[in-house]
Amino acid sequence: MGPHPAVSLALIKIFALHRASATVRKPDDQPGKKPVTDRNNDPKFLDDFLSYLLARASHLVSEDFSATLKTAGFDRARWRILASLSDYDKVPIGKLANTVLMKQPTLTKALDRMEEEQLVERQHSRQDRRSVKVAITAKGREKVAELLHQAKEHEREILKDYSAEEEAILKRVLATLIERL
Amino acid sequence: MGPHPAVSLALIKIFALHRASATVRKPDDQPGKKPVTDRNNDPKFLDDFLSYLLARASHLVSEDFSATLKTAGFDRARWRILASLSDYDKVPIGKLANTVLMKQPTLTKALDRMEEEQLVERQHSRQDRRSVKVAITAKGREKVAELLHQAKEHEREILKDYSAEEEAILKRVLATLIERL
DNA sequence: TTAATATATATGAAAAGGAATAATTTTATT
DNA sequence: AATAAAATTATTCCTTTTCATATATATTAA
Repeated sequence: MGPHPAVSLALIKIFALHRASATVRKPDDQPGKKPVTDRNNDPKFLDDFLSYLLARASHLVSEDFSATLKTAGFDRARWRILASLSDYDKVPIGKLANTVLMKQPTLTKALDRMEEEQLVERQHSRQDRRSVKVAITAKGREKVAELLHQAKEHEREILKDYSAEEEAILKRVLATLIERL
Repeated sequence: MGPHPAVSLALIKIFALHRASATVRKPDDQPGKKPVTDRNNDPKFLDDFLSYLLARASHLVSEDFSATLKTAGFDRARWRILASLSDYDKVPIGKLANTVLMKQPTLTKALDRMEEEQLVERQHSRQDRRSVKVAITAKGREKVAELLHQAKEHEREILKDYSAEEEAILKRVLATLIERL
């Protein structure tokens, strides 16, 4: 188990106070009082459904970046795999599958393709001969280097109106949610 | 454009203060001071990458629910489509595709299958004869009703250690992010 | 009006994904 | 040690998704 969520949410207090004076409020803003409705004023399920909000935010953010990916000749799977591998030396396939949010057979096939493109290479472990570890190649590292910068830049663009503290809060809350699942 | 993010983050102040006294802190907690590292103490890219945090949180949350879906004989596409349609009378296919985060051809084919199962029905618009609107059927509504409750219950379970205010903050921040994309 | 352009959905071929399972190796039990 | 159980990756078969494009209708421009 990770830290109690209250721990991460404690950050909210600390940082929000710092931000309070810079807060902008629109005329008709009634915080927390206006659920999304249609013309019949029925409250909507999806708009208050955490799973959907996460899925939509995730989808929009990564879709927004995929034009950049396409320019670099990557799809999202390749990008996520290389970004992940660039963080580590060698990773067993099962662990990598979990990291990149893919089923193991899906990853195995993706790695087949990427191995042909010489972006990654499989290394058979000698301690455990079932295990196959994956590593990014020099070519892979080279091809992903620029994208890592562009990704960070894209993130800055998305978060440009958030303070560093607010950004930290958001990430911390997400990380806490993740730890608890 | 939606409200300025500061608007939603203003909530943080309001609600976090309310929560402050209930906050738990572990002995070695240094909030915001301990980036994720490996054995070499290198900071990791993915663990501080918003897009990945969103994708992972989304993935884990919906994976956690998919056992329930499976029991009810649904996959995620069907579930998301019916949950979305249960909020509205009739929705044009293009708009629905956007809502359920699918490409239009993917949705068209999913609807073909669901129409055969009599979960949804297509209705040709008379104002614009190109347009095809989709509606949930009585059978579809019946089949999804229980799931809507289970989904909310699952959400409560995930958020059980968060106060109502903290939940509102999190959702509000996500909604704001979405509006801005 | 006619032509050109834009919009909404459908289709077809190819690529990718997923469930189940095989094949191999390691770990646990008796 | 022998057997059973668990773990790791690959493969097979089938379904779904995607890309590009087709089809039909609507809108705009000439």
